[in-house]
Amino acid sequence: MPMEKTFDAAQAEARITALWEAAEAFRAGANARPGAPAFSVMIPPPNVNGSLHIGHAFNNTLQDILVRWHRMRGFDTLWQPGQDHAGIALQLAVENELAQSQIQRRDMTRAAFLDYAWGYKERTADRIVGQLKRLGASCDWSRNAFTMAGAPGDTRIGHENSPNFHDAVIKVFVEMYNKDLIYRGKRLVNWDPRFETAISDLEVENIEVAGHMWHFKYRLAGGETYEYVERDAAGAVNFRETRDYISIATTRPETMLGDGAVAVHPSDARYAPIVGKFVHLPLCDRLIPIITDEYPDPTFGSGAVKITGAHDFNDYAVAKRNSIPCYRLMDTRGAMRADGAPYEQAVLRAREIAAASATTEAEVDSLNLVPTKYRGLDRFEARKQVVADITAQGLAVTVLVKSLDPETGSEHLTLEPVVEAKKIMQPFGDRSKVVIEPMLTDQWFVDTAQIVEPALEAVRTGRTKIIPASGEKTYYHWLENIEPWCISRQLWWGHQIPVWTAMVPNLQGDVGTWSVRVGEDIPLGKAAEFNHKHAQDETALGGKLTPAGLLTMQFCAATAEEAKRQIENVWVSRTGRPLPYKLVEVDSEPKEWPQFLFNTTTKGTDIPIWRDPDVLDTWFSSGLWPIGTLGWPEQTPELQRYFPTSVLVTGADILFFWVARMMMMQLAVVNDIPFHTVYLHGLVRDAKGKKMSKSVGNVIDPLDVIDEYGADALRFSNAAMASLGGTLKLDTARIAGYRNFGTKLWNAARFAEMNGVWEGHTTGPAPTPTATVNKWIIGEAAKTRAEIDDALANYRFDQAADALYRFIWGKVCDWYVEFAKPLFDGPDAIETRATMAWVLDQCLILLHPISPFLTEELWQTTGSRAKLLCHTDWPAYGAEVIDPAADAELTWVTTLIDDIRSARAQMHVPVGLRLDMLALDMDADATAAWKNNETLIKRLARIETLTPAAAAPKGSITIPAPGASFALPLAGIIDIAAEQARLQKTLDKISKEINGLKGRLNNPNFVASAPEDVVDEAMANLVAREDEAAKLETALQRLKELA
RNA sequence: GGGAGAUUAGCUCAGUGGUAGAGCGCUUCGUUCACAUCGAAGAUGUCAGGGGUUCAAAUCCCUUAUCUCCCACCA
Repeated sequence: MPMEKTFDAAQAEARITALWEAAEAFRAGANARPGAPAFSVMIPPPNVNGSLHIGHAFNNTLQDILVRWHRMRGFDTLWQPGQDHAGIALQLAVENELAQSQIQRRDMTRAAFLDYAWGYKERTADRIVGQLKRLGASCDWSRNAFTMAGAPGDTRIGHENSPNFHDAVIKVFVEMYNKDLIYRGKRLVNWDPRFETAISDLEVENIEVAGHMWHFKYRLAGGETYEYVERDAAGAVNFRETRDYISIATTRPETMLGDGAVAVHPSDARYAPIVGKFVHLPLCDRLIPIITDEYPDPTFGSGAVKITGAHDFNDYAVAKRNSIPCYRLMDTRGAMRADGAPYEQAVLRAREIAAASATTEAEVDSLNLVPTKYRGLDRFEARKQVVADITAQGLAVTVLVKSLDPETGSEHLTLEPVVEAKKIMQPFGDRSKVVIEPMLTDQWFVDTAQIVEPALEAVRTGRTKIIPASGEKTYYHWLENIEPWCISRQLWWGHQIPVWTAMVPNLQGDVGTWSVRVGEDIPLGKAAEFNHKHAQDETALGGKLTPAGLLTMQFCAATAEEAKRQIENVWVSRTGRPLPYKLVEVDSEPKEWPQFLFNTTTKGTDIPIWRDPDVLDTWFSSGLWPIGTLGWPEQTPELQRYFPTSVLVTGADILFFWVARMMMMQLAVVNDIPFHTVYLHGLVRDAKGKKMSKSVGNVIDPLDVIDEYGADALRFSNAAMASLGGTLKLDTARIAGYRNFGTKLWNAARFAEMNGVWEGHTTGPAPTPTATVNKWIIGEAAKTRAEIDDALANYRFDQAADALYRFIWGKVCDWYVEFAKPLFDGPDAIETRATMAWVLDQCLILLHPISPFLTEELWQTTGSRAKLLCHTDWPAYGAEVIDPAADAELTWVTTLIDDIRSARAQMHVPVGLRLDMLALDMDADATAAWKNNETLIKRLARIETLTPAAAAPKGSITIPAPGASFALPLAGIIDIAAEQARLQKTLDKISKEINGLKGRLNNPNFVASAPEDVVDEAMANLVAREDEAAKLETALQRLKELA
């Protein structure tokens, strides 16, 4: 069956994929040489909240190229696939899907929601795997992993080779907890009011938006006044005024309700008279102190800053330094609090606290100081109200505005607050796109400062290399300034934090803090924090427990059973007797406490313990991807074989999110680097450089591209675009071009088929032909192989693609196939067939890592093959098969053909017209080169005969060549003026070159300073150019005589 | 505010010291047996501006301009 004119990608891809799968061609270690070194790559696990986009196609193409290249080279290769559970992103996707059926997550039980989410995950994970297979990704699919595999609800537990990722994550949490690398604390965190969860710093996008700044007057208590004096740089007074207020600026007026103080810089003379005094907090019936702190910038605004510790990161730090209470104003949805005691009561208590300072953090947090009228309002609504109310009280800096009453037509004056339009950086949730609220909450943190150093050291010493090197600077900068990592999320989808809380009766009447540390007798964890609830009297607020008080104790353990054991152990170690209660796990913190807990004599009642409802940041688990996918904590053979991994190929955008955290966590957990090399690539943009997004509608679906152009074309484009650094603009015109490239190779194979090249062909070593053309193309293949290896070793996928393009299209198709045509009819026919078969095999082998489908298809159909192409040995031939004489001769031949063609085209000689050519002058080398290749030259340059001649006849054009000079008699055909112009143009170009070369060679400094080979090259060039120029001048002279 | 990067042909980009390249697009010609998803030929650049180092600069240094990205707490 003869080959089609084009490669049918759609049907071939399916067939080839099935072929590979049937052969289990991508299993870990497939095609490995005995004793071969390992080459392992962890896929950056795609999120299961959607489908793959073009960036994934790019990323995975690069990985596949490396993996296929190594597999063919006989490395023990593993490409580990898998998916990420994508915490917030998946929960959002599931909630959106449920919303279409009018179902809210809050109306479901956690278990029911998770059940639904697992089903959703199954669908998307299957889709993602299908997409990767369409792309040709040669992952070991039998090992497909998932960052939540093995977690409760997983329906695929026990899948072949699929590691229990959940257990690994939990184990790491417990171990890090026991090493004090993880702690719980009430901190100001980034709170997402849309998802009602904390998020990490990295999940916050700071975006500049148009904002406003208001100015308020906080009046001094007791009607006091002071002299407000401003001075210029020289110290001269340029403003003086008696004031009864301090001026405060804010971009978030609603937070003033939670102010705890006003801060000024200690050196700020303007406010020195009033430091330590109090001001009335507008709208709030409270007095707050004026304090000093280094934070306020005296040169900015009024120099005075309101301190709202619970809603601003800077203010929080100031508040902590100065023991200013942080009053939380908002609920989890970003609305003004409506909980707790009535405002009047809360504000009374706040005054007491301000006077006596006797309180606890817990009490301050429970105090709702939002005045009644603002309670329950959304934060943005509250902002408007606060501004309006302060303005009404005359406490806003205002301006008189003249306005027209639309009904009466009369003018009137109104007092409007001065609102400065101001660009402000506002924090947004990267998933929710809503404004992030700093919120004081209890969260779990990784104490990154403790584990960052080895991660820095590994890159500094080069144990792990980041490519391109600019990524290292970014890496250092972030890690050297690392903040604690908030890892708890108030979500349902994820690894639930393995910490249980029990309310333990304080039988012994212990007072103060008894926190239980890890001890000899408590090997599985520790009681972390000590807390108190339901205190019976006020004294408890001072941190003392009454005998009837309760201890809320937290136990970190891999399972509830282990947590119970720990509780019992602690009890025994504290009391010397067994726990008289039965511990029973309940779903959530009980709303009401069993009375027995207050009656210390009751025995035999159940004590409820419950698990922390929060889940871990998705990056905590993906941070363990390298070891988790290999079966850690089991010492699996794969772990020993493939870890540390060879290279991580990923987008520069997740350097912090993922790469840095994997470095820290692998080093912290198994004390080894996760990978030897990190290759960071840019983001894929559309043809105009715009970010692809669904709302803009410029998203390119990789499957659409594959359907239209084939996976190979997309892959080749990806490789060709992958130069180091920058963003990548993807243009479908370019993909089409590379599809054509595939067709070109396809047709070369088709040509070979038509000429019997494949008959009886088997894979074999390079033939040793006698014909120069055949020697030459073998040498070209060897050069190409070296270029590709060199390029891929340096992650220069673009250079590898370029080398292939130039070899296959520029050398094999443009020249070698054409040269072979006449040879098939001559004495060298047999060796030419053998050489062509071999050369085309090399094209397939060398191109396979980039374009696997078309090459495997041709491989299967062109000869009898012992192995799949994807397992065929990568060639090692080099300089030994390059014949310099053949190389020089073919260069001469191709240059001559080019020159003749060029001259003919410019003289408008009809393409089909065969010309008689005259040899005016030929040295020995040129004569030999001509004789060897006469048929080829005549055929490709359309020359009928070559006759020696003493001089060019009238009406001929001249073709100079190294060691020779030819003439094409074209009397009656050529236009003398045109020929003159042609020659003159060439001569001008050469003269310019000669001038340059002479300029350099005549400069004694050049000859003295430049390297010898550069000087030699320049001299050789000069000789050659002058020779050429002389010939051109002779020809021009002759034309002048004619004219 | 700090950091990184970019600026080369109409477009998208290679090119890190030896006198500028590719693909696409454009112009002209071409259906003879591998390929019109093709072939042959051609045009196109003060390598952002200025200064410096060097025998020699797109390439190294300084500077200016413009753009992009990352990080950051100016109320």
